[in-house]
Amino acid sequence: MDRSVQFRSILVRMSAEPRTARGRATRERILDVTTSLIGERGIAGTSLEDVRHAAGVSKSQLYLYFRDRDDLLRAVAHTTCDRVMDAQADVLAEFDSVAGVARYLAGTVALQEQRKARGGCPIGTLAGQLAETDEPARLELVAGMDRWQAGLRAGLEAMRSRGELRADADPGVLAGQVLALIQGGLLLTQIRRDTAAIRDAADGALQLIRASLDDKSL
Amino acid sequence: MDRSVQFRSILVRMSAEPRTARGRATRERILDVTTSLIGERGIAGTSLEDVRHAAGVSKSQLYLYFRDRDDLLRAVAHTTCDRVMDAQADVLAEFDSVAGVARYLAGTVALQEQRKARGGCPIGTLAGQLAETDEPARLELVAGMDRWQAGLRAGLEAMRSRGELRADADPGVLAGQVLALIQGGLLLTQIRRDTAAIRDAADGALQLIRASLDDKSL
DNA sequence: CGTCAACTGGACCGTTCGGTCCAACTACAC
DNA sequence: GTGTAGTTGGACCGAACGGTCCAGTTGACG
Repeated sequence: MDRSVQFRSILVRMSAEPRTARGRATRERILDVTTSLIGERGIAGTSLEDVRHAAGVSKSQLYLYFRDRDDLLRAVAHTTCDRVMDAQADVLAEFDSVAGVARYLAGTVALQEQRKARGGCPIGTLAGQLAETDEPARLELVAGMDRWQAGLRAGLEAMRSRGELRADADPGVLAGQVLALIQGGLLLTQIRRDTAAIRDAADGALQLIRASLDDKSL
Repeated sequence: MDRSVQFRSILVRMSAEPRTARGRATRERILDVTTSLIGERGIAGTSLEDVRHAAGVSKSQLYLYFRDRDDLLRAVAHTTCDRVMDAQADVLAEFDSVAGVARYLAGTVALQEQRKARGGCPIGTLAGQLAETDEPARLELVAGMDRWQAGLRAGLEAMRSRGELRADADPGVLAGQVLALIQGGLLLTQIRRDTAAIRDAADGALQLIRASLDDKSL
């Protein structure tokens, strides 16, 4: 018998990938439910018992697919980033013209109005709960924010290469400012339960981009 | 014996104000230590046993001065807001000229560099942990943010009344945008452990204000 | 249709948590 | 000093938590 193969299988087992469609569905369901639960009640307000119950799953399944609670939390951080990026993928893809930028920002505002100013940005909310305590989770969230900012930047770069944005404008910095405005606006909207903040922040973002437009294209 | 007096004294007792200097010092110490602990490790990472130990205090004292854990948490939210506002009181008071605005923003950036990009904004960090679960705590944080925004707004209004800012500029909106940029910038700085975000956000804030300057005063 | 790995259910455990209770101590008024 | 309200220390409690374990079931495949 090949011992190294056996040993490797144990190592692989640690990250606990399910091997059947059924198992994969179970793992997915756990992750989905946990992400939603944490999005609503926060990490501290979500116990494994809550997860178990909501996912219709037994405890051993949790520990079959996730090493421990922290491992699950990190996966949730990843899933949360995926959800946020997926949800805005199509609008973000059009963030490459003044009209597209305006549409993107309007969409962000509309989403908050629809949510009645609750929840804020799921990534940002998780950040406050995990950034200082769980390094791997922090890195997941950074990756999410970086993808977001990269998406904004790509659109701005497209605008610059078409001459809509001035040549001396810095798409990276501008994207960071837009993202900061959105995050801050969402945070203020969330705690105030009032969408005025995100609306003003969106206006500010548009204004900053407008200020970098090439005068000739005005 | 007057029963109503006795009854009233019980009611007063519920909010548990200490009646001696010694007791007041103890309560203050508990609050101070808890605020610091939570600022470092987050709410979930701070148990009453941690507080008890760090404050050099026994359990019954905790429950003498605070009704329960939530009551302590709300007091911490209040104290956190006070700390943040006190720390920037003098710089914020000068947020009433272009030079003062620049100085204020530079101070915010400098503080993060000094902190090595850790912690973010204490109010914002608490918001992510409490906003959706503890309504009274949320209101404390809103009050803190409102004081902050009011401070920014007061400076901008002073600028407008002196004719530095255009008459059609909205100090309230502008203050909200500056605050959103700061909050978002601090959040990004915190999770990335890189002060570039708050620096870019500060630049953006200055730019937004500059865009509202009266042309004649340029 | 037998076999075995993959998967599931839930009893069980030690720890830690928030919270209660009461006996003892302190300081000040009379 | 003696009384009394204010304050302190810590033993104690039940509940809930994360985590372990194992016996039973399922399902894919030769």
